[in-house]
Amino acid sequence: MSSVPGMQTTDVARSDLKYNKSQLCSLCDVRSLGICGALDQTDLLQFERLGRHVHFAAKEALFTVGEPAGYVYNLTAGVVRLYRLLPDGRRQIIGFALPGDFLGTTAFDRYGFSADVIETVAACRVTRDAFSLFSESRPHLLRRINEFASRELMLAYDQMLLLGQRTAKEKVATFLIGWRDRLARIGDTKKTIRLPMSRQDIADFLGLSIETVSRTLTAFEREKMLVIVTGGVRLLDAGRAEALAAV
Amino acid sequence: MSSVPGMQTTDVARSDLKYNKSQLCSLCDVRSLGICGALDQTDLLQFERLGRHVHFAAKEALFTVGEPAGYVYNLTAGVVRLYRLLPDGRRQIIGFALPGDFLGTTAFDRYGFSADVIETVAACRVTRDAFSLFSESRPHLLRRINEFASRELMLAYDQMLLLGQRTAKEKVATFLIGWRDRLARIGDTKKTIRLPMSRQDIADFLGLSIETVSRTLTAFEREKMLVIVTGGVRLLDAGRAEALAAV
DNA sequence: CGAAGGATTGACGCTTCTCAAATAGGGTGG
DNA sequence: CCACCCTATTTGAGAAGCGTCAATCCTTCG
Repeated sequence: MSSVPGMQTTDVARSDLKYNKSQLCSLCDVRSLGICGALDQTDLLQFERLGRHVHFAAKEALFTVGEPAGYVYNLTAGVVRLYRLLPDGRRQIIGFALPGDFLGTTAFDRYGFSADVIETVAACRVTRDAFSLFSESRPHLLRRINEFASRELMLAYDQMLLLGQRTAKEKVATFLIGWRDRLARIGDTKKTIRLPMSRQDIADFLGLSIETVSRTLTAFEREKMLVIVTGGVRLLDAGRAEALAAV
Repeated sequence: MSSVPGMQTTDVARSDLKYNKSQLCSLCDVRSLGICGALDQTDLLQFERLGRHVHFAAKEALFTVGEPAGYVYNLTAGVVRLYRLLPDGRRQIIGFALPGDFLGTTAFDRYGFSADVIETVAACRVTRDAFSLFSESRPHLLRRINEFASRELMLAYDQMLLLGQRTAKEKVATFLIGWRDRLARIGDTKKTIRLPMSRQDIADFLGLSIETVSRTLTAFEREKMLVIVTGGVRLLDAGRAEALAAV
């Protein structure tokens, strides 16, 4: 295991997600996934000096909506929930962040949503000012940032379609398939889909009540579409789930 | 009125929204609202030669999801609905575009949603290639594009919060307030809120059925919050609507 | 003036929510 | 290692909000 000081190796290892063992960008496992994939060897060395590796335990906040956006984060391990609240406490989770995801980029000077930790996080943190300065002169990087923003927008539109039009069963199935595919993209291709977030998180992501999420999952289990295991589900009939999730 | 050839002046004038009377960017009414607000006098002259003024009648499509993204459009008059469909025809409207809005910008080579006309449209159309080339060397413009993308993302998050968490009454009230404020920003500050889109459009925007939208509006009318007039509503108790819409 | 499409209203039903209780799981201290 | 506690999850019963189906009304436009 890594001996990086301050790195909570046991937690992170248990999470079974990739992370940056070395603190060196050139050896970063998630580099190709993230925005840093647009950097060449020279840029990488310079970028390394801008960032600091930081860690957050479960439930800690990376940042909160409305507060001055001082940093951008490049996630290298863990899971983060991104959300907004209504004044009376109703919560809409707008997404879950995984290694390779870039958080806090905005054209404005305040964060547009809150972010807190579901599963122990390691991240490469850069001040927004330094990051702006660094990226300004690198069209390659700017283009990649743009691509990431476009992708986020497309994901947001997908989610609007889901929230506005889909039934509870479709919502849950769509969530499972989407989450499975995201895990696969970061290298987690096991047959059982890990679900580090709580049922309440899933409910707030899908615009359902926690009871409906639970009932829908047990219904899927009765129908032999999946089995619920601790910490996740195992898909038995991926085809049926994909059909329910069809765009 | 203008005598620009091909300009459907009567339709556009009836719409009561601002538009580009002159075909000259320097005289464009919505320039300050749109992306072009980032251009100085010199740039403007060059930009003028890239664009072509085009018009679309109601129900015409500007573009369709998935098709190669050949153009970007800078709306100068009219109203456009932006949407995605599920295979079985369920539709989610992801937004309405007004003069000053920029459509078709994406980091990818295909449109991420469909766009068709609610109310006769005039737009400044530029090929994506020409636009990319033009913007590449203008950091000012790039930054503004970035700001617009960020704003769109924030709007998408607002809408996710609305779709996932709000009740029918809150949805309709939030829509009315948001639409009123957008009309105000383009100079339409009359007391009655024009609603050029159909009830079905509103329903598909809010994730409701058309009947629920209709019932909710009549409920608001019974409660003396507004009066329904042809082509819009007139707010009697804006405070109450704003309270229902509170973020 | 009549036809056609959009909007409203009513009756009814179903999906989903709410409230409440039971169960399971994970962590802690003895 | 086990018992206990705390929290998350599941399950049930009942209610309600919203959707569906269908009829009527209104507006627009030929």
